[in-house]
Amino acid sequence: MSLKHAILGFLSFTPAPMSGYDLKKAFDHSVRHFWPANQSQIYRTLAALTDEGLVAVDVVEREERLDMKLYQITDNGRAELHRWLSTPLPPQDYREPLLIQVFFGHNLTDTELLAVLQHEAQAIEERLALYAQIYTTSLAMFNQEHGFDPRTLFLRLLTLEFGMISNQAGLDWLRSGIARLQAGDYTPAELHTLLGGNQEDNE
Amino acid sequence: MSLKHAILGFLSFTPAPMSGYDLKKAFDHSVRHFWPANQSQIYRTLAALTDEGLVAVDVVEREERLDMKLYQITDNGRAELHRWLSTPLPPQDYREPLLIQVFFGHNLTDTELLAVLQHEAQAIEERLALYAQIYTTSLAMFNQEHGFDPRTLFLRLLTLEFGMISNQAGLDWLRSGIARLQAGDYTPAELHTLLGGNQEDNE
DNA sequence: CTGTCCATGTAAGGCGTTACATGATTGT
DNA sequence: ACAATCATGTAACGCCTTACATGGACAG
Repeated sequence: MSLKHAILGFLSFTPAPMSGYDLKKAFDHSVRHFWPANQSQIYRTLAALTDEGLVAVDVVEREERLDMKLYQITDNGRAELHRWLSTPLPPQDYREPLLIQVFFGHNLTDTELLAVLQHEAQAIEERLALYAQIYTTSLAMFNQEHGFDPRTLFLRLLTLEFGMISNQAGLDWLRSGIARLQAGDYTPAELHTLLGGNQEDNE
Repeated sequence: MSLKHAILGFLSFTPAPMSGYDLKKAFDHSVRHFWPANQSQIYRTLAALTDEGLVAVDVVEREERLDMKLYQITDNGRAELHRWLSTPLPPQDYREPLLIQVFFGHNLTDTELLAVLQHEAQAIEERLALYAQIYTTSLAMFNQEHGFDPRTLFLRLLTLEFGMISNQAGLDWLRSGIARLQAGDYTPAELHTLLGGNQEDNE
């Protein structure tokens, strides 16, 4: 369950305790592109983490308004975070609804199929433009704010690189599929054009 | 909900009615790489589709053993399938637990991080080898079994192409990240190396 | 005679979503 | 005067997973 560990990750990074509200903002400002989290989920997970002793709460009472709860990571929490971060993940399941549409696309005309594919291509282009913008502004931000550990920065930018590389691959695929559909060219691609340039020893 | 439509897709493809068991096999033999479905889920979804009038059941009673239920798509089902297939998808949420590990990887030593990344790289290599194998055997199968619509074949192979292209992109990313970590080279990548060669008009 | 295939389902739980509800403070 | 921000949560539902349960037919 990655949400738990992402929360622990945020709490491990800042010395200041955070509220559920703070955490929601932290998610939305950084990892939302690969791990969106909504508000109610965060609150429920914080309760679970507290039960497990991985975080500690400090309840700030405020007359008239709801109490504010500030969370800090515990030693157990740090240990659990480290354990999870250093453990390879079990094989993941991927679900790509677009591929279902393509797989059963024989039910559609070329026009209908192309509309779906072009819509998706446009969505990816917009996402890529957004990532590129975030990338450059992050770079600029970190360049002027020195004292930031370069390795930590590197790792964070690496996650953005993944977003760009994999979306670019998806876009290349879409453009190639669109072109072949338009040309009515149904000859299958050659394997070596699909498996990229960098491999030497794929036994 | 893509599972519903994938089931409708299978039922629309074969004239013969299918049981839940048949459908489970159909999933496992074709779309499991981008839409795994387990048995209980299929049975429940078939019940829901029946309630909605999108499929029709034919109950085959067998003394002593559980009844066998054979499903066929209805006209309403076909219409709903066509509607869904030709409608662009709403924006999807992506969740990549590996990126959480990388994002909070400052908590790990190089050795620990590299172990995680290399494990993932190996898993992807295996997946790519599997896809390549499926690709060549599918090609061979369809080459000898003629009378198969080339456009339908093209679309099915296209889903496999996606699997190969996107996994190859992930692998390239991993290898590059691993190399830079090993070299202690934390300089950020240039944007234009991330956004691929085919684009001309990314405004 | 043991296991795999055929063929059906139920039960319980995890993770996530949307919608609803409250109420003070700050900005336009 | 109105909206956004700060800050908390509950309720209900949807999708998926794992584990459990049944039982005939057939192959090694």
